[in-house]
Amino acid sequence: MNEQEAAALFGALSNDDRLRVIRALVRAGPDGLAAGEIAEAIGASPSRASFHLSTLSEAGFVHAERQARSLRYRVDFDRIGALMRFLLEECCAGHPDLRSCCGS
Amino acid sequence: MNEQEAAALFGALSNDDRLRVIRALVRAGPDGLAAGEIAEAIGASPSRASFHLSTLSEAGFVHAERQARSLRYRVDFDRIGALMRFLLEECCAGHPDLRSCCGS
DNA sequence: CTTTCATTTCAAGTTACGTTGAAATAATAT
DNA sequence: ATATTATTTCAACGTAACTTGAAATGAAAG
Repeated sequence: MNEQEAAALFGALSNDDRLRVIRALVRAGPDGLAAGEIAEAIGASPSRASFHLSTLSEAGFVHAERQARSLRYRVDFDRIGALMRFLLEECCAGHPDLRSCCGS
Repeated sequence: MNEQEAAALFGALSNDDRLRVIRALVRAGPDGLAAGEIAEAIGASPSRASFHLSTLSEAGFVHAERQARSLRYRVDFDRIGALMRFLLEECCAGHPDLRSCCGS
């Protein structure tokens, strides 16, 4: 991961609707949620939710799988972890002040 | 910290020039760097660096202090840590997969 | 095969962000 | 006071992101 990729991933997180999407998917657990359920969970129109989901999906934070008529989305913790690790290790050189801050 | 504030902070990190600013300030240590030194470090014009610094400053990731003719900037690890903690604890409910990912 | 349901794509308008160079401010030295 | 250095602010432009509603796609049921 380089600065440019990390910047793009931070961009995918720079929207409160999308943060709520992640939160809803985390709460939902391994089964994930269908796109329509997500739209309802964050109080957005289907097309708006779809737009945010495609942004998150392109960033790799979520993945979709078709299940009958629905597209079921799941969160990818590895991808979020990779970004946090970049910020902590590459960007901040694993500085102790940040490690302790982050509860490590 | 709520979703809206966190989203704004992620927005401040969603630019590779600004990530390089943070990196340069981390490397510089407690003494920080003058705005002009930062501009040179990231290969940007003074006005462009100033623009990015004001974005980072507004987000609270850096702080400035005048020293003679120069404005000396320092990184705020607490602020970065607060954002990481939000992502880990609030947004992802302290999920074990993410904790381990992040080296805790 | 037609209808229905779930979701995405598209086009249009609005808003926000990034870049540039010139002008303005702030502090210091002569 | 004036000049010099460091930095920011401003205006203007181009580009990217967001929102909305309507149309299009994909899958399944009757």
